[in-house]
Amino acid sequence: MESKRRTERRKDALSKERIVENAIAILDAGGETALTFRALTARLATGPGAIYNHVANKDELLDAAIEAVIVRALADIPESTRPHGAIRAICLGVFDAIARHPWVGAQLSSKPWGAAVLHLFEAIGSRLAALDVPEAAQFDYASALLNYLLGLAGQHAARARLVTRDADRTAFLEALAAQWAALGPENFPFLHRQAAHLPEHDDRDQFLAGVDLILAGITATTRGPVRGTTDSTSQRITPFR
Amino acid sequence: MESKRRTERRKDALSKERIVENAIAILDAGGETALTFRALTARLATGPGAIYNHVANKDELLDAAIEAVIVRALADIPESTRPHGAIRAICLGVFDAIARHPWVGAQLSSKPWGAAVLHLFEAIGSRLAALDVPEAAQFDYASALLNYLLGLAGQHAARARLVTRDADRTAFLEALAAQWAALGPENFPFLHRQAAHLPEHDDRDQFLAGVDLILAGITATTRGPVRGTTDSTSQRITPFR
DNA sequence: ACCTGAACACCGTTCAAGT
DNA sequence: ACCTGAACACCGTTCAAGT
Repeated sequence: MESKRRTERRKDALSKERIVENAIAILDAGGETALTFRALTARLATGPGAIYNHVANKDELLDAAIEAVIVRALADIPESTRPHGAIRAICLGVFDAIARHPWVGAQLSSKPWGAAVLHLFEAIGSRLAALDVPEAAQFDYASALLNYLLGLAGQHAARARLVTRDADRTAFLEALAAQWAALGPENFPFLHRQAAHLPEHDDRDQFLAGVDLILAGITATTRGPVRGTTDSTSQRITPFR
Repeated sequence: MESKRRTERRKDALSKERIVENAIAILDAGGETALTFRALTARLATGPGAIYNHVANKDELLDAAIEAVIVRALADIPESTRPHGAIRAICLGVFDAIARHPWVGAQLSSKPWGAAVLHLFEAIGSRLAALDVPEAAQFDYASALLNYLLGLAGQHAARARLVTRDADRTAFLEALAAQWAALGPENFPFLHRQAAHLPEHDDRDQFLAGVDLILAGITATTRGPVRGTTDSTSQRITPFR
């Protein structure tokens, strides 16, 4: 746990860790498109070939970068929290991490078998196991939560790709709302109606509403027999959260 | 009176529609990476510059391709179906469309403001409006369903990126299961335990389970605080309640 | 007005040559 | 063993020149 400070290494030393950290810095500063081997080698004052001594290719580099961010986000979740609260905390932690590093969203949703998603799946699934969710359903439910998370992650990443500054966010939403409003109520009644709510809505609240919705579905379906369940020994969940 | 052999139609005239259809064919045959302007111009027997007379850039081309696929998928949904069944049908329609065109998944999840997602959002949202969902919550709930859909879409696309043939799918899942099993039960108890279920699970069933879970959450929360009385989570819709 | 294709400015990756 | 950087095989996009 405790890392003792060692003497500062020379800056010249190239290591996977240092490469990954610099990659993260580039991604944070300039977004997904900013990370090129040329930008990375310029920052590290070396040649492109040097990177390949520590990392197999760009894919592995991105995997390592995203895993570092996600592991850090999950580390903040207190172990003691009850399942429902823990799942909320995990989802929120990932949401906030993506808000800080939008490029993570794109990688998360486009590489769902990577190490980062593994950590997420485990974190969510183990909390579901602590609920009364039957084992056969744990996989499906964890997958539902995870996919919701990945979908939103991709959405954030996509928006960040064309909206860099925070000030542009409301401008973007207003432009989108105008586009929706212009769609015409006969073909797009729902979007036309919801256009007004678009600029005022809070991303974080909406995200949490979705998490709670799925959690509500989980408690609703695990509690009573879903349909034709003959298991008479199904336990009840405490009605209070 | 037009003679049918009035003009000797040299080659098919280049048009945005024809470009898009050929792009879809290339994408279906070779996946996302196969669509290049060089491959497209070779197929159309023209130069790369000719494409730009009908399409602004590759992004617009992909947008048009994905919209064509999604609109076709949504066209199969009967208008008369009741809300719950319609939402299930929409989600399944998109799922099957992605199964046929895996590249659609990547585009859907990485361009969530595009025309295709607009159609999806409208289709889902308008059905929610037909339920008892209050207007303020319609946006959140439609967004939850949509994000779940996008998350799974990205997952399918990612898998298709490295598993082209259908026979390789089980091999991929078995390799992934072996990887999970090897993770060690002390650090990854959930994944270690679930590894056995991974190869046998059916993607479509699991997808539908997630949709039903969210729908269950919707009925549970719109009906008031979670109680044990909800029962309409399956494909059967009870005519009265 | 539409098409052609060479050319441009990138990109990830490789590899012989250095230390 | 690790680093260097020119070179390679791509890519999307442009544009002067054709029809």
